[in-house]
Amino acid sequence: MNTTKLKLFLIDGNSYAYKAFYAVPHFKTSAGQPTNAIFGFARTLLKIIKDYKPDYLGVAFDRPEPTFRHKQYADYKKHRPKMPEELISQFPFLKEVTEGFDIPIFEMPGYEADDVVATLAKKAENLGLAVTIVSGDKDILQIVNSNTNVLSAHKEGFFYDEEKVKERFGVSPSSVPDILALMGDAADNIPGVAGIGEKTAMALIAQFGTIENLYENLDKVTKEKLVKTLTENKESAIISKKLALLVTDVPIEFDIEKAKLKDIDMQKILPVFKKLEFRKLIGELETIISALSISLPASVIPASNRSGILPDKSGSQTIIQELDVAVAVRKKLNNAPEINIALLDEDEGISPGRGKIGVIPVSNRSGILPDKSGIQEMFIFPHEFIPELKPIFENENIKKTGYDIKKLKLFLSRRGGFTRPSPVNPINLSGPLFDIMIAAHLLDYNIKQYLSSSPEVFHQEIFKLKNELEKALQEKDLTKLFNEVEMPLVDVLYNMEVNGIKIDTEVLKELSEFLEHNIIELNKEIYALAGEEFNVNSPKELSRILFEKLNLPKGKKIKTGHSTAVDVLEKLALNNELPAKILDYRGIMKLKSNYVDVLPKLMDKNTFKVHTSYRQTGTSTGRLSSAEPNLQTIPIKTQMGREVRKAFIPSEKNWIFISADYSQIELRFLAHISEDENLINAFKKDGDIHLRTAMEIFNLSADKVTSDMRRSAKIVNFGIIYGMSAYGLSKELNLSVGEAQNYIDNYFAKYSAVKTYISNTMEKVRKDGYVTTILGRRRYFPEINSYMKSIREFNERAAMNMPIQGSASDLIKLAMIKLDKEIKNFKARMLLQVHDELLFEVYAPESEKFKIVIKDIMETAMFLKVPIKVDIKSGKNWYDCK
DNA sequence: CTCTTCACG
DNA sequence: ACGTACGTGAAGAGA
Repeated sequence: MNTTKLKLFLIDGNSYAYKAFYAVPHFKTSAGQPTNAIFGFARTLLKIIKDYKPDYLGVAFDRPEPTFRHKQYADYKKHRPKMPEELISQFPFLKEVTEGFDIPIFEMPGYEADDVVATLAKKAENLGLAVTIVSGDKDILQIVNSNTNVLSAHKEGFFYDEEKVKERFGVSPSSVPDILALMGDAADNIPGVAGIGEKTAMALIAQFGTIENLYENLDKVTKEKLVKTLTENKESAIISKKLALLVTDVPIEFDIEKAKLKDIDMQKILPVFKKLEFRKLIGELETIISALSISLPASVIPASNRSGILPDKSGSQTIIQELDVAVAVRKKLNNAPEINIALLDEDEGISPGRGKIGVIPVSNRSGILPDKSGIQEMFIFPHEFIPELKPIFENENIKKTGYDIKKLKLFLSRRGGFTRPSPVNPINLSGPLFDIMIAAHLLDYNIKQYLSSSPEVFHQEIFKLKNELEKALQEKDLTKLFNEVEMPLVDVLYNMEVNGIKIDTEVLKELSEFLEHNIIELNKEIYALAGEEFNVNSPKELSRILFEKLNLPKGKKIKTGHSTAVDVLEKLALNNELPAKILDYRGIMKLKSNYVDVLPKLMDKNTFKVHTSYRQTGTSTGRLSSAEPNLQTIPIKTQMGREVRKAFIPSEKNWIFISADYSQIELRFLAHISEDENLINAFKKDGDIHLRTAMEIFNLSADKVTSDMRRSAKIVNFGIIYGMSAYGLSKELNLSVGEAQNYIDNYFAKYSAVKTYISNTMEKVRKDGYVTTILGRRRYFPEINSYMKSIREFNERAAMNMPIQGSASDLIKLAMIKLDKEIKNFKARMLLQVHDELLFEVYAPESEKFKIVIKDIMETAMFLKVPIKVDIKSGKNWYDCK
């Protein structure tokens, strides 16, 4: 392509909006207008302007009127799933955004956006422009030529030129309609020939060129079945080709000068972005504008408010710089019934112990009046003045609102660079607390969108949401969960993080040396077997060695080639030595790099403790997650891995560990929620649940069930919880799909209420868009009705699983809160939570008494239709708790 | 920054 | 033809 040509970018607005709708998470404005497709579209517009700096830019849209395709082919789009209302409502805004950027919209009644794009591309070509089309549709690829390429809406930065189209379809762009005529295109409602997919279509068109020629030479097709399929679907193939062929002579006027890319006019686009609440994009706008060196009119963006987010009369800020001012403000704050607290230097926040705190009094009883916009002054306390606020922060009568209160508490108590409460004047944040991060998470609010603004603005903005969040919690029956579970849990997790868990570095050092030795040996053996040295850690290189050099049978394909994951290597290991060595190598490498070598690095060098960080808003089911280090994935399944647990030891002499884990808790919740009599009875009898399931699905008495059958039943039990298919089960158990289906059928025949539970849940989630746990926690599934089967089915499995996984998590959270109170009567600490397990350390002489308390509290934290059972173990380290 | 792999429940 | 079992976090490779 002649690079000196002027560049025209044409965006297929409909194709792009469709793609964005399914690719971008579903969020809405506070007024309830869905905006995800608009957001994706706007972001792409900005990206194109920034990255490719086109000289001309235009957007094409479909028109609502029927097109010639409707008229000529009655069935056209009849079967197409209706566009979701949530997407339809976004189109007017897509046009507003386009107009806001001064970009012309091209559309023509009776034609689709891709016809318009194809027509304009031809016209532009005649004008001597280089054309790039932005689209996610396959059919547009037919107009690619030396002058026109297509920027994929699916793969960022991927351009289809003639060569790339050939790589994708094996034919030149002009033959794409022939390919689509055979393989069809669900996204564009082209039926194609049932039974012919991409591979067959490519092979046939590569051989025959066009479908017309193919049908004239059917006798040259050797596979009988294929001939039959083609003959039976001839009409469909011919219609499909006509549907796939784009019109390049749409009677549309094309004034190229209108499409000339103009400077971004903030006065035009800012109100649109504000209305759509695209706070993050507003920030990006500025970057782009400065990158393009377009000057901003000073009147639009005041220097003090560069992001343009705040109302003109925004809350002002006062930075405390003298002690007497700090004292005066503290005295005023002491009269405020409620304050907002913000941690302003996040990065510096915890470890170096430096950072500023912003405080906003919420009521004018503080004597500080809100300004006209209702935002009050934020007082910013630099590090040295924070101790002045101690009486306020510790005042139980002052309500406090903040974003991520656990982090705030850690900051206030650790100031001075400690990983534990500072010995110098620690502040213990207390009083009725309201954590906006947690409330927003329970409500599925999208607060992240504020993040690109400055910390001050971020906090001022989110504090304004507090009343709205409180109201929404009420409306959705989440107030109790918030006040009685999530907020009290903040304190519990804070305590656990501060406690930390002690590491025996000697154990790790020895293990590390042992592993290192093994790695060196394995490396030698692997290089010998491979016949060369290569990076064993690189899946790409490994795949080259295994599948190209040694020509071993290839397993499943992945995006970047052929998978070298465990299941693939295990199969190969049956006949070859190398894959077995690779598996050993991988296991040891993982152990060393993920656990043995990092724990000492993350440890407090004075106390030998690691302090994990629990995320209370990290999951969609209500579980916690653990990070830096993640102590919820310490190995246990293999002997060598399990050794790591010997390095976790009590922090004091004559103390021991107690581990308490809920037995079969998810299956018990399945029984409780489904109310399946058979499953409930199984638990009431307190027997071996997997054995019982084996008896049911194989129809045998207990003494006839082999250990293999029990193992199969166990997999079936877990599979049910996750919504496993017969296919999945067959793979897991090495059976035929038919046999696996039999197991599943037998299971549902015996536990019929479980089947009812699944169908009821599906009905509910399709109707309401969400499911709930036993405590009313919600998870929304905006894509449950997706027209894409894989996405829809994925959502169905997740929706089925969430009430079970989430309820189990509700239960352990309740138990943790109760235990945190009771633990004060013992010389003991709660250290870790691993989803269904709690780990404690306790003064050995008190351990037997404490075990009884733990078991009692955990088993009676809720009352279900089945008994809850907790297994207690103890030992001198975590490994010994078995 | 994304992909792949793999540790846990 | 694709994908097929839920929920996480982390490391290394490679672009």
